[in-house]
Amino acid sequence: MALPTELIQASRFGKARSAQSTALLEDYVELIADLLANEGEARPTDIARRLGVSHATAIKTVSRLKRAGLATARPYRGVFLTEKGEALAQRVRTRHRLVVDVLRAIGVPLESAEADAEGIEHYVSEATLQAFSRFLRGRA
Amino acid sequence: MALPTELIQASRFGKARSAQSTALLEDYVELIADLLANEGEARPTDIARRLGVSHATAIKTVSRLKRAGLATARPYRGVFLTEKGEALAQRVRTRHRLVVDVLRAIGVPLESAEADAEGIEHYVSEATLQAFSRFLRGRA
DNA sequence: GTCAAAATGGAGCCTTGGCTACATCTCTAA
DNA sequence: TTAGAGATGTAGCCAAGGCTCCATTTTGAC
Ligand SMILES: [Mn+2]
Ligand SMILES: [Mn+2]
Ligand SMILES: [Mn+2]
Ligand SMILES: [Mn+2]
Repeated sequence: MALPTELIQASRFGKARSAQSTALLEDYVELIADLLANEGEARPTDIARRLGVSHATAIKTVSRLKRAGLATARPYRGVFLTEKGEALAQRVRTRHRLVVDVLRAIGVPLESAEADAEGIEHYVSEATLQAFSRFLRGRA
Repeated sequence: MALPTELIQASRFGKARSAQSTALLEDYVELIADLLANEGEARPTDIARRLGVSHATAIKTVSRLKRAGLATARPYRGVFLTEKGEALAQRVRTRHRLVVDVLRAIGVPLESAEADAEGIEHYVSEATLQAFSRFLRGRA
């Protein structure tokens, strides 16, 4: 006996909602890791400028990162990632690249691939990531 | 001269934020169209059950659809789509199928493809959709 | 060294999208 | 015909994620 249609569908929507709720945190840790690596520090103003939001919004979200145990901040000295934050950043960065590479391999123009990946990346499950890897290996 | 890095990146994040803000409306019109076609009517309770949210949440979002000119509702008689709503539903349905088909073609298992597509679909640009079509035609 | 500009932080507002609790309407089965 | 069940709608709560405005701290130019 198959699961009722509405339960299957509700579970799919539920997964998408839960992915959406972590999407912003993922973007922040990825960006902070990038700034730390490339600029040596991650200041709220830089984070805000890269994201295209006000500095007040960036500061508020950073405090959500702190609550979530992903980051720390020393006042007027920038934002840092905890071990947990670093680990998440690493995973997110890898996933981001994989999504872009698959889009490119399918024939999506570079800038579209980069822009769309910024949203798509947050909704790609483990099983899908594995399929993406196999797909890219298969055409290497 | 290239655009500064932060402006390019800010524009990508901005696009993702704007896509996110319409994602829920897209899911609702797609689902309402589906219910109207398959069940003859779209009641708030059915919408809520399919989405996995409370009926109060569904009713509130339907009123956002009304404000956006996508739907109408007769109290105790269900929800209907405006022309604009129908048009959006059509586009969304087509896009949803295309995303699932591409994921399947790449080797993503069926249920993962369906679940991930529920989120991914909202972040796929026109250029990417066209690339998806070409990709599928090329391997037909 | 001073002081103005820039960065930082916080308060307070709005919308969205969840929820529960409760009131009212509709419809069906007895 | 009517009671009760189920559907619908309203009110009010919360967190997230935007924003502007303002106060304070730091930094850099002179
Ligand atoms: Mn992203
Ligand atoms: Mn990313
Ligand atoms: Mn969807
Ligand atoms: Mn869909």
